[in-house]
This record gives sequence, C-alpha cells and structure tokens, in this order.
Amino acid sequence: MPKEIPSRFDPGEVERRWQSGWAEAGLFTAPSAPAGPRFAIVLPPPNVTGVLTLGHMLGDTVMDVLARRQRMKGAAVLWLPGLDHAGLATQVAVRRHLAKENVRLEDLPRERILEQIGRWKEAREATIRAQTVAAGFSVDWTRYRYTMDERSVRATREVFVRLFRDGLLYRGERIVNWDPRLRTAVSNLEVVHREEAAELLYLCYRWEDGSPGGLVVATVRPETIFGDVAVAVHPDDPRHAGAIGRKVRVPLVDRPVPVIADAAIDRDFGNGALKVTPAHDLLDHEIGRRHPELGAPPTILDEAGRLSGENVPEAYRGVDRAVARELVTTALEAAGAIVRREPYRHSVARSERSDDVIEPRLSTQWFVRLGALAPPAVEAVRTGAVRIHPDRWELTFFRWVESLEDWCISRQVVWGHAIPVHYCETCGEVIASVDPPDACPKCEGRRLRPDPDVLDTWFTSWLWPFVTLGWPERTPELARYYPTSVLVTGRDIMFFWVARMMMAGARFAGGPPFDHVYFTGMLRDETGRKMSKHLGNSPEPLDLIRRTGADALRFALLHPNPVDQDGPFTEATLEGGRNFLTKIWNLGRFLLGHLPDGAAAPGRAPDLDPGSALENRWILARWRATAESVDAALDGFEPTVAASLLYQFLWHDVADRYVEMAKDALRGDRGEIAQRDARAVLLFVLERTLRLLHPFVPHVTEELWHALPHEGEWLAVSPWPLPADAPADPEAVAAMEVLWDGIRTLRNLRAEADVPAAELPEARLLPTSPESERILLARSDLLTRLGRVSRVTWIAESSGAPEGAARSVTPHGEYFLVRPAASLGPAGGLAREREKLQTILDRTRARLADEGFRARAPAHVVAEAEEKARELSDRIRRIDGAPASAPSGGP
RNA sequence: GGGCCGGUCGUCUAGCGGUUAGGACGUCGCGCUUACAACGCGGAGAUCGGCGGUUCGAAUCCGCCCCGGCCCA
Repeated sequence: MPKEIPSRFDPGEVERRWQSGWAEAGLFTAPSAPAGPRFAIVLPPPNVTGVLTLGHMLGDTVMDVLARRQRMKGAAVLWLPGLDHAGLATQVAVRRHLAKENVRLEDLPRERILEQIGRWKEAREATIRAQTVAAGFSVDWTRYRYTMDERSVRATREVFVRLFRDGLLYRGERIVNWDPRLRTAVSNLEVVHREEAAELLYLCYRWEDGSPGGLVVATVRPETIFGDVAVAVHPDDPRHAGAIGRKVRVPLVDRPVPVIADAAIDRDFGNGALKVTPAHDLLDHEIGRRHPELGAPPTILDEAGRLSGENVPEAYRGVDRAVARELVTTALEAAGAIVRREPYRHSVARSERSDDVIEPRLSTQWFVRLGALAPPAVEAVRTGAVRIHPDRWELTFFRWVESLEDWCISRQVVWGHAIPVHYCETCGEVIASVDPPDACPKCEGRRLRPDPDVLDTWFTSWLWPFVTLGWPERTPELARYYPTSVLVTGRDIMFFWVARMMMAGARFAGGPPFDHVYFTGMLRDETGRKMSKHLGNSPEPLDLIRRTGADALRFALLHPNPVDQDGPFTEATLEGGRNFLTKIWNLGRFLLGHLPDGAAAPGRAPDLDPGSALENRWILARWRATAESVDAALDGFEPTVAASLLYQFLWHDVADRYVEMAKDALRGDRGEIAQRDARAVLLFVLERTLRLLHPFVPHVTEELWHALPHEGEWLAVSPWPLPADAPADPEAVAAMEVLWDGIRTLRNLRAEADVPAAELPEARLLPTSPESERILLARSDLLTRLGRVSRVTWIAESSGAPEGAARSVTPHGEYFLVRPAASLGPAGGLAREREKLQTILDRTRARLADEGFRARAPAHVVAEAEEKARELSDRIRRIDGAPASAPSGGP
C-alpha cells in the first residue's frame, strides 16, 4: 500500500508541527566552538516600536534561505535573533499611545514613563517572537539578545569610555538639530528635508545713525530677528561695499548691530544681505565663529520652541515660534519695516520622528568623531573585504562615508542607555566610566552628578555584531563566528547602521563585522507605493500566514520578484505562492500513489536501465542544470532568481512535462523495467528538488520528505544535493527538443483546426532528418498520447498527405492532421507563419549580403547566420509544397 | 542644486552587443483527460520612453532630452 497523505494541504497544522519538531530537536542551536565551516548571520534586531512588517518578512526569508542552505551544506550555522529598544522611536510611539488616553508623556514622572515603555516592550516582543516562529525562521533562540540587556548595557558603556579616552568622543556646544516637540537633539540622519511653501519677507534694517534708508534683508524666519547679532554681506558685493563697518538697527527692538563682510553670503539670495543669528542657524553660527568680536550669541528659543530670553520683547516670550512668526510679521508690517513680501518655496527640515520643524539650536551635546573612524570601513569595501550586493550601492556608501560630520549621540529623552559620565561638583572633572564612580579620581570629591542624557539608540546598534557574540569578553562565539558571513537588510539604514557597524567593528573587534552585505529590495503595494507602517499599507504578516501558510508567504515574497530592485507585493502575488504550494503538494501525492511497497531512499543517482526512456534521461539532466543554477544564484545573492528557477523546474518541467510523459510507464503500461525506471527517476527528482526547495518552503518539504522513503531524521539537516548526482546528458536535452517540438505542433494544429476535444484525428509526419526521424519514431507513443491524435504514420514526402489536411512545418519536420469526417479550412496559421519566416529570412539574407558583416563579424556568427538562412529557406520551401530537400540539409 | 535607480506585451518583470525579445498575472478559446479547475492545453498581445551617435550589427554601449521613483544637500 502506498503511503497516504491528505488530499488537501493544511498549512496551519503541518507548519506548527514541524516548527515545534525542529525546536525540540534543537536543530537551530549553534555550537559554541565548532570545527570546520561555519556560517553566521546576526538578524537585524527589529524595533520594539512596532511588530514585524512584510518588509521584515522578506529580509528574514532571505536570511532563512541562506542559513538553511548552509546548514544542509554541513556548516555550523548561527543565526542570532534580537530586539532593539529603539530609544527615541519607542518613546515617541508610547507617547502617541498615551496621547490617545489624554496623557502627556512629559507630565509623567520618569519611573512611570519607564514602566509604560516596559509594558509596551513586553507586548511587542511577544508578537515579534510569535511572528518569527510562525514564519518558520530558523533562528537560534538560545542566543536571543536585547539591546538593553545587561551585557549590552555594559558593552555600550565600555565603548563610550574607550572612545572618550581615545579622544574620538567629546562634549561640546554646537548647533544641533533640535526637535522642539520631543525636546531633544537628533542626528543629521534623523532629519528629513521637504519642499514647503513659505513667505519671504524683505525687511529694512535702518542705519543706526539715522541717515535715510537702510539695508534690506530677506528672511523666512522673521521671529528670529531678536537673536540677530549682525547683518552680513559679501565682501566683493559692490552694492553693499559702503555698508561694511556701519551699524543698522534690528527692526522692532532698535538694537544696533554691525554690518560685517563674510564670503559665505550668497549674493543672489534676496538683496545679498543676511541677518546673522548664530544661535539658531548653522551657517550663521559659522559666520559668528569667524567674527568673535560679535560676542556670545543670544539664544531666543527654549527647548520647546518658544521664544524666550532677555533679547525677546516681553510680548513674545513663551510664544511658540510659529505663532510668533505671525505676530512679528504683523508688528513689522505695522512698523513699516517690510519692504516686500513674496511667496516662496524652500526646503524645510523636519524631525523624522515627530514631524515637527527642526530648529537649529546651540546646545551642549556629546559627539563622536566619525571621520576618524571611517577609513577602515572605506578600505574594507574598497579592497573587497566587505562586498556589497547589489554592488551599485557601493557608490552610495562611499559618497556618504567620505563626507562625514560628527555624530551627535546624546538625547534628552528618558528611554535609552544612560550616558556613562559623571561630573565632579567639586573640581568640574568629567568622569567617563563603565561602573559608576564613588569619588572623583582627580580631587576625590564625592559630590558627583550623573549626566542626565541618554545615548542615541544607534550607539548600541552599531556594536551589535560583536556585542551579541560576547564582546568585550573573548568568548568562543566571538572567535568562531566573527566576522559574520552576511548582513541582510534594507538600504534605508545603510548610513544609520551598516556603515557605522563597519566602523565600530574595525575599531573594537579587529575587523569589519561581515563579509557580505545584501540589500533586499523594498516591497510596494498594488498602487506602487512603498509599503510602510506610516502609510498603513503593509498587511499584517500573521494574517497572511493564517490565510495561506508561512511557506506560501515566504515563496511569494521571492517569486515572482525583481532580481535586485523594489517589487510589488499584492493579493495576486500571495495567491501565486499558495498555488505553487498546492502544486508541490499534489506532485508529492502523485508520487506517493506510484511508489512500490518498501521503496528505498534514492541513492546518489537513480540506477537506470541502459536504454532508459528519453524523458527519464532528460528530466535528470534538467534537474542537474537547475541545481547548478540555483547554487550559482544563491552564491551570488540572487535569492529571487533561485526561487524562480525552482518554480519553473518543478511546475513546468517536472509536473507539466515529465509526469505527463512518464504516466504510461509509471502505471506499468510499458513494462516492468520502464515502470521501475520511471518510479526511480520521479522519486529521485522529487526528493532532490524537495531538498533544493527546503530553504525556501521548509514546512511542506519537510512534510513530504517524511512521507517519502528517506534517510535521516530531518530534511532540515539532510545534505544539500550535489548537481553531479545526475548526469548532464546534452544528447537527451537535444533529443527532447525534437520530441517536444512534435508534441507542441500537434497540439497546436488541433487547436487551430478547431478539433473537438473528444475527437482524435490521425497525424502524418515527415521528419527533416534521419536523426529527427529516429527520435520521433522511438516515442511515437508520446506524440500520439500527448499530441492527442489517434495514430501517427510516417510518410516519405509532402505529397503523401491527403488534400486539405492541416499542416505545420517546423525545423524538425512536417506535420499533418487528417480529419476523417470534416474537411479542414485553409491553413491560415501556416500562411502567417510563412510570412513571419520570410521576414526573418530577408533580414538574415540582407545581413549576409553586407560585406562589412562578412568581413568583421566573428566567424561563428556568420556561420550561424548562414545556417539560419538555410534552415529558414528550407522550411519556407517545404511550406510552399516544393519537393522536400534532402533530409540532411539544404542546398 | 548634486547623485543613484528605473522607463520592454493591458500590468509586474527577465534579457544588458549578434535571440524568431523570455516569464508571471490578466485576457480570449477549448477542456472537470482518476496528482492538482488553487488545474491542463492552445491563442492574441511589446519595432524595448524620445532624438542623435558609436558599431558590420544596439532593447543592450555613449550623449542629450522627456517621464517616474529614491537618496543627499
């Protein structure tokens, strides 16, 4: 009795069963100190901000494919999962969540905030875990890490202290990107620029000495005039040459400020005069630094973006900058200070996290000198120590990494790693230490004040590849799994994360943290928009898994999808995945129905009868070619190509062709030897293909593999198949070309002649060559059965076919379909075919007639063209009914 | 303003110097042929964004232009 499996594939039950099976067997637990080949991936830890999106699923699927394949290849595989506390982003998410209950996060005491965030984290973490398990990702849960766990905290502090000690990290007063809503500094990368409408005001700064007129200054931020310390013009600007050195009065407050010259002024903007507000603009700040005589610049905005300070008139203090802008504009208008107003579009900096307008603000923060850390990272990519895939992203990497600004790492929020610094209240010493100090090492004073800020979340993330392996301890894991094999991620965090990890790795772990970086494409929805949490157009992965199973989702994420660019994911894509799973399942069922009792697991290659049928030899050769291509695609980081190759092979070569051709033999209609061969071949091909497919769709393949005769306990750790297990057999591939041409032609003629489905007309056939004749003759059974004709008879020449038969001429032969009952209409298809062939022939002949072509094209190209012309003209002659030329070739 | 990517059947894409330009989805026709209608068989459908150039030969290389997207300033 053949083994039975359910006629319908129930992914939910099957997938859960294998997930717990693999887990209980501990298949994904990496050995600490393996000998031999090893393969390591550190999973980019998802943020607790949310749960896994489809984009995560895509990246994780790619990682799983790579990891599972390596496991089958016998490598010690470590795939390390984790979770990122995502400091500011999480605080913002929780803040938004609280706002729905009318609670302002800022109003809560620190402990309550941490408690709220802690609860939030627990919930997301549980969901992310559930998602990862349900998708069948083969991560090593025993090595799960969190960016805020004890070891991460210590490692982060360690890095801070070392960088501080080495002078690569400093505290200083700089213009930073200030987010007034979140009341914190953010890094350059967390700022997004957008074109927005504004109004450009031309303000007249009157001369201090009361002489008529003044300097006209253009600005979109009139509320900042209270922070003005000067008006600057270009030193070579003839319009303003006489103004330099004079003084003007700031409108509304009449405070006198000097007119200075600075080469940074854009003469074409406005009237070529710029109001200088060093505390609230980066360019102005630099100008201010070049003109120390201007003194310390006044700050006129507080941390919430409200006007404040002595320089601001009472009436505007405490007023938000946006409101203040309108009030000031009105007042300026009333004072007659506005010369002109015009609509203006300009680029506005907004906070990626809060979307509030970023205010450049002078403040004291901690910075990392990235420029000093970058060279080894650049070098690694340049020398190929780190390879980026697709490689065109190297350009983008270089461009960014070669023009680095210092990285502002301090944040004025609650959620994050505390900055490991204390200040001595006695002597002012700055103490950076991993463990909090008891006393000042300099003056032994005991009054120490901790730094109130926390670290940018990326200051932990950039250490991830080695911190997760135990750094700064010298663990066996660090020794064996660092550098990791590949980093798979989205290119949106190339600067935030990938580049910085390379810098940190080189500095602290002795080299770059991975050999390869693979950037996945990004998913788009049916309207072409990028999927994002923000747009809400990303389906919940667990919903999709519930509907179609994880395997279907995983496969759909890779097929059909662009090789290395963004691709769409729609309802139809998912359906495609599900359909493929059904196909695999049914192929498995079919095979099980044809296995003899006690069949053995397929060996290295099926033991075939020497004269075994063409289809057997052909499908083995096709399997080998597929296995080779799949290997090449995966080695080249083209998982979507590998998925498509397997899809094509299993569905169209195995299911549509081989199984249909071998059905007679499998049933036993062609004798015992043929049956034994076909069974052995089908079992071999399917078993080996299940192995190739396992990394992509692990559950269904594990399920079917267990139902088949097999060796070993788990497909998940069975050997990855070797292409050489099957012969290449180019002869069989060429012969199948001839045979399939015949089958296709007969099917074609039937459809063209409108033959009713039940009717089996007779076919006549005139092969082009003895070789074709031999092949077709040997398998006339297949021509008959798959071509759906009653019988095939061989004729010696075209005239041997009856009047009115439907006719087709192919490179391998002439085919006639004879209908006993009805007569066939004129073969319109043949005429069209003739016309098409004639066009190609004309084109080819024109090429051959061209002296330049004959003289310069490589000999084989000319020979091919000649061969093509011969074949085409021969075929056309045969269509025209001229006596067939000698079967061996043309004139 | 700078940079990158893309523009190929209705749609999504493969091809990246010599191909009868390949596939998937959709569409049309015929079929419930005992693994699978979540399927099979067959058909129609693209002069490869535009203009120039290089070349014996260009969807493929170069230049300019137009359109869409992304990144940086």
